[in-house]
Amino acid sequence: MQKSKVIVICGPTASGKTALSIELAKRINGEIVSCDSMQIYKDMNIGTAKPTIEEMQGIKHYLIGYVSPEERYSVADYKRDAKKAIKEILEKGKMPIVVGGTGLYIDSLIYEIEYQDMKLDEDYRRKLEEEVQEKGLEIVYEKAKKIDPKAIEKISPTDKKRILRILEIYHATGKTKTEQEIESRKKEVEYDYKVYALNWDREKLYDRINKRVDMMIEEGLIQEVEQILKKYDTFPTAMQGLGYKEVVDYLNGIYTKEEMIEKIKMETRRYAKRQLTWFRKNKQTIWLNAEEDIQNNIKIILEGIN
RNA sequence: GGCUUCAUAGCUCAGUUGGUAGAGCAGAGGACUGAAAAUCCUCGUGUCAGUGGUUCGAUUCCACUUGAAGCCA
Repeated sequence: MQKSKVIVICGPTASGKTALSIELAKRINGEIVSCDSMQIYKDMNIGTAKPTIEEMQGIKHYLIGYVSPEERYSVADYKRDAKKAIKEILEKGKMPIVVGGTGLYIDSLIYEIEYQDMKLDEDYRRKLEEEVQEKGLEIVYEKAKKIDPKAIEKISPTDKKRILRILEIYHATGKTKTEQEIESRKKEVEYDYKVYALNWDREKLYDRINKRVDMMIEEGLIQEVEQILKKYDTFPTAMQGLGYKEVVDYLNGIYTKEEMIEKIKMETRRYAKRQLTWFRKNKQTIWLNAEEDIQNNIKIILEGIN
């Protein structure tokens, strides 16, 4: 049986994914599955550049604003939720369009990476953090090296997050990260994903990013952050969002307003660069020139799926 | 107008007791399997302001020119 097609539109931040995907959805009777690690959160609208109701033009969007900023959310959750959304759309006889800039999340779908059930052990993570504090990262690195020498080859001795992750996986499952990754790739990919990526001339993209940050400030990003801080207490992942942590620092007097704005622009430009690095890795990806007319790019996509 | 100080990488600056130079930031490239808008790695040739002089050799010393800052009139 032939696999159902799923369109994926990725690209760096501010590349015009939203506008393209909505036009495309209108054209082919599609619905959109967001693939964005920050747009999943409630009440984080301006800073994550969530499409507004008007922008959506009646096109149904999944996986936007449905998780509390107080919750922990991960790629495993995303994979589960996105697969469910895609299935739902296909059952309606519509075309699923996955749209977003979170490369890790996209890969979980297009490579059908399987995450087995495993709850994050907060206490264990805290214990590891303390150990790093007391004994230093090198000791913990050596420990991880003993457990999974293969995985550690790819990890820098300074990359704390990934070193701790090796230990966490072993602690939770009794398996090494290497074993886990082999198992995660066993399942056949369920759908026929057609991946498109948008790109701009670098300078033009940076210009768009700078302008968009100015606009976010005008639209009330600072007030948005103030409200979030009032409404919620803890932010296990949400406050990693670009623009959010910088506004918090500004509110705490660490930056002036101008410094904060410049910082957000700079970090967003760097983020866009990292996204491009990620998307270049997939050789199946078809690159679209975002400077072209939207209809033109839609034409290219339609040719690709027929 | 006179005097003083400065002029080195895109920016801020270090430095060479005369043998053509190096940090931070910016920027570029890369990695990435449960925090990913996170986390981490790698990458520094530039008329050392211009012109002339001294010297085997000047970015370094000298003179002049240009520009900037400060002080005195």
